[in-house]
Amino acid sequence: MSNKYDHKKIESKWRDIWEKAGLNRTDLKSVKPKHYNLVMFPYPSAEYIHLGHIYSYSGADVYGRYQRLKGKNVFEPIGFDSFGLPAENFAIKKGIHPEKVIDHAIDQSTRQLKEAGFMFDWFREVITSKPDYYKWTQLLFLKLYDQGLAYRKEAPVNWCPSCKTVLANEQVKDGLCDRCDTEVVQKEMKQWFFKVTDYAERLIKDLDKVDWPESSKIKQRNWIGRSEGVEMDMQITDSKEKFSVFTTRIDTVYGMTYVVLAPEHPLVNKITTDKQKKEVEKYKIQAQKQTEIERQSLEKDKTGVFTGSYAINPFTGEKVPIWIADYVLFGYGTGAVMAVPAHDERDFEFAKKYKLPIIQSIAPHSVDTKNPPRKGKTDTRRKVVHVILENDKGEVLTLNLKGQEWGDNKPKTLIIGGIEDRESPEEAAMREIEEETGYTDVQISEVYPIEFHAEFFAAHKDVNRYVETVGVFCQLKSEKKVPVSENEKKLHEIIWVKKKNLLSSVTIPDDIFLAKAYVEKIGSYTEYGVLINSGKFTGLIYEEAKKKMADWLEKKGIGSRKINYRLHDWSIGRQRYWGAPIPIIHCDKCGVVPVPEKDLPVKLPENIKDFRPKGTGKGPLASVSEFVNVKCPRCGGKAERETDTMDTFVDSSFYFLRYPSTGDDTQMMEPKVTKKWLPVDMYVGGAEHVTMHLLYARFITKALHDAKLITFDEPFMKLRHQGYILGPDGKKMSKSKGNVVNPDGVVKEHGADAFRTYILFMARFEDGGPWNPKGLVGVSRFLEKIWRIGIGLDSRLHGNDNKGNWPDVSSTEVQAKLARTIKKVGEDIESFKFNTAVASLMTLMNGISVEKRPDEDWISKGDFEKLLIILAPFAPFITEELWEKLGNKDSIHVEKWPAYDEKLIQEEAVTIAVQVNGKVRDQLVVNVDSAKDEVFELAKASEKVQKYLLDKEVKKVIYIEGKLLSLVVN
RNA sequence: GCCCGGGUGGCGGAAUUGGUAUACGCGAAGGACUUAAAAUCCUUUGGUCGUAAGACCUUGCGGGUUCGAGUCCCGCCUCGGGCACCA
Repeated sequence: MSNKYDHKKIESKWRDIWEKAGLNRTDLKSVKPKHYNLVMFPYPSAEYIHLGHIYSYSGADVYGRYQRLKGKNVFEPIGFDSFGLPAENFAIKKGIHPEKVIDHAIDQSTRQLKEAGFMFDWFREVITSKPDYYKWTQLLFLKLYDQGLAYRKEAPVNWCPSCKTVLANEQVKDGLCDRCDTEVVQKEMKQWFFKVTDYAERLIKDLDKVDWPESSKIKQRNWIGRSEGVEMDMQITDSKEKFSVFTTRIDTVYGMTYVVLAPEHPLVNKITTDKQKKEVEKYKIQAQKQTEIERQSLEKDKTGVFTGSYAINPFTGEKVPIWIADYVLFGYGTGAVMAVPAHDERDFEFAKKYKLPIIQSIAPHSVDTKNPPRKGKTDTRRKVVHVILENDKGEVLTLNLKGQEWGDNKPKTLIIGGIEDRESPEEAAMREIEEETGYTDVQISEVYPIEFHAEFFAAHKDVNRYVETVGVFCQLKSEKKVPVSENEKKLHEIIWVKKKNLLSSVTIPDDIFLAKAYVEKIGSYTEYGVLINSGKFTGLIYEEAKKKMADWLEKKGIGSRKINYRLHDWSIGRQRYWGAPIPIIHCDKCGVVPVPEKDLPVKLPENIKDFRPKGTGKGPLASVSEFVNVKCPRCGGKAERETDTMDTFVDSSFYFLRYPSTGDDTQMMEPKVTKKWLPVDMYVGGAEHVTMHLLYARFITKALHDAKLITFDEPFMKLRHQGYILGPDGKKMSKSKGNVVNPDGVVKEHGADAFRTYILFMARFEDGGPWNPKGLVGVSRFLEKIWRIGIGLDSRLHGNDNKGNWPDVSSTEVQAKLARTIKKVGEDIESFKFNTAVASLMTLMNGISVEKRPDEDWISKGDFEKLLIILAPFAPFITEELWEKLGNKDSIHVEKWPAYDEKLIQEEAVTIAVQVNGKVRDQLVVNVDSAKDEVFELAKASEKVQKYLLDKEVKKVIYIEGKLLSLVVN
């Protein structure tokens, strides 16, 4: 081989050698500590492996290779998630059998993955569409069925009219089919489900056990959507019927002014009065016809109809009207809600539209933190009114208080006054307006009065104050006035302020709160506060109120505490051909009978004439009579097979459990090897899988744990995400945009080493970004330089006799640089900061040039070999070639990660900055352990610093060891 | 609307978590080698003003805390991603 760095030759040479030697074949029985390094296996589509795969796998592979160098027995398996819609849709389009499509795609993808130099253990490959795999998918189904976790029910499902199949909630995006963007419709069908909801609580709680990105944990928690509340029975008037509502805000119950049932609620027919029947029926039909997208649309007004019946609020004993409206979802909670317009935005909107009453039952409550009530002082209560008076010019009246300077500001307030006994806030407002301004022609606005409470210590009176403030909104009808008393005139002048300026005009907190409510048109107060208008619960703060009200309900036996989840059960049946058949037989006599384990796999019939979906609600398998017609395994009578296949997410929910047991066709998981190798230590893949694949895999793991098949209940101990690699135009790569970059071209031109190293150097791993091949030459140049040093072509970079011989030892400078780099690269790989790891390798490379600093920099062969080892995870081929050229027999990839001497990293002299009043004025070279005074003296001696100290007094000296000296002067 | 992330030179991006902002790479400019080009190597490279020494400015915008803020706090703007009538 010539001296030229020929990546093509080198890479194909080592690919063959490694494969023959079985370098990446993991001995699962080794006693070395294990590291299970997992990547999300690819979907073998028509596009094969794309840049995103290369990116993700490069990061994971560097991590895996690093773990191997650190002495771990690393298992990095790979396979293909080959069932599912894309392959089938592609097959339909081209008129080829899906099996052929995926076989070809797998061949191509395998070639690409091998070319990229990932250390995958191909011996343990799984392909989910092969019977030796889906046998276990079917067994998994049976295990869940045994546990009662797989069940069938009539349910409204998402039906895609174009794909002619049922979709899981996760496959519906904005009401459109995830795959083909067709509008999804609702259909009632008998469906197979997995009971994920049984595990909702554990799926949330056990997130504490795993090392995942916090944002992904949050996403899963939100997706599961736990909410704590109470269920409360509501009696229907003049009837024996009752129903229950779910609420998280029982503290607002005194503000309930109506209740709403979902249109599908079974009680609707029973309680609708004859008079309302027609309208209710019409509404129900209309609601049913609506597609998801219409129902979810935000712009849509809230709609609903009155049923004619009433229910009793158990707290007040008062009756409230029962409405139906499609903003209440039948699938969540009890499908019925108590409506509290004052404290819920949706209810508010609805109430305004249908002119239903609004009653405030929660008042915002604040305690002045600067001036809180004091113990031992008398508590006093006051009721006051604040008035927003608006004229027809859109201005609001404020009062400028004369002679009452509050600090620098002249206080500007709204009209404020006390509410007297037996006076309503509205009456007080009218009275205050007249007294303070003289205006008499005033109308109370429709906006309901808003009440809020504040507590503080009133120093001038030496008492604690609890103020109940009611805001009243009024409109000035005309300028009609009565004379204002001289006394009032002295106190303040009237200033009309433009509505938009109101917020910045008023100064006291209560006014600001009201002004906000007025300007921003806050319709309902949805935060917490203190209970008002709430019978015996009035005055309680919400936490206590919630507790006491729930207790009250439970004691009375008309309600109980309850936790609801947003998560739905997982609909797993697909009316498609290309999936694992559900191993169930329907017998007229015995009903649903699971296929006996010994009869697995239930093979997908190969010779099917037409594998396209029929759109009848039954999958294409229904037309294959040899498949459908079977004997019942229980009674031997005539029976039919289930013709639905399973969602591909079932296939991928346990593949990582199967990897270590591949080849064993007697059991899904070999217990010993499973116990040793699982759970997965590091899982790398896209964040888009957080609410689907990753959640399902966790659920399945827990279910198998409960079935006593495995001993752990979390599958992935560590999880890291890569970002998206976008097209060069900054947009998501897609065929239709024509911005797809094929990795084959990059490998061909620059080699896998440069490709891997560059793609990791290009951006922060979790960020990703547009693919920009421009910078690739930088990495190529870097590898070329490494090559030239390695083969001794560049004596200038070894230093010594100019004949290309290696010096015995590196210069102390280089020793220190190498030690620092070993440390840095190791730390960076562990925290997935591959870009800075590569940068520091480049820095090291730049730092061993003899030409620039012949007296300081030269590197020994041994140290150069260390450099090769820490570079090897990124660039496995070139480092292996040089390693061999330097006379080593064994592979560089099974070497040890080099140790370094901590002492070499410690620097004796450091450059520190000298700041004067926060600005850097000079730099000083000092000993690391110099004392503060020493450094200060040095600084004072500096001309540059002196300039800024002339005639000034140094008031403060701050010294941060090894960093800087900061002087504060007056 | 709600919940997560981001916003730093011409570009991709660094910054030990409050301590010299712009590491590393690309690009650009100048130079060396060459008949020439490519490759390679060397130098310069945040902005403004200045012949210069130097001064001032600079991490989306506006405030604040601090001797010191890209980093912390408050209020905005903006770009991604997720959820979306979940009571």
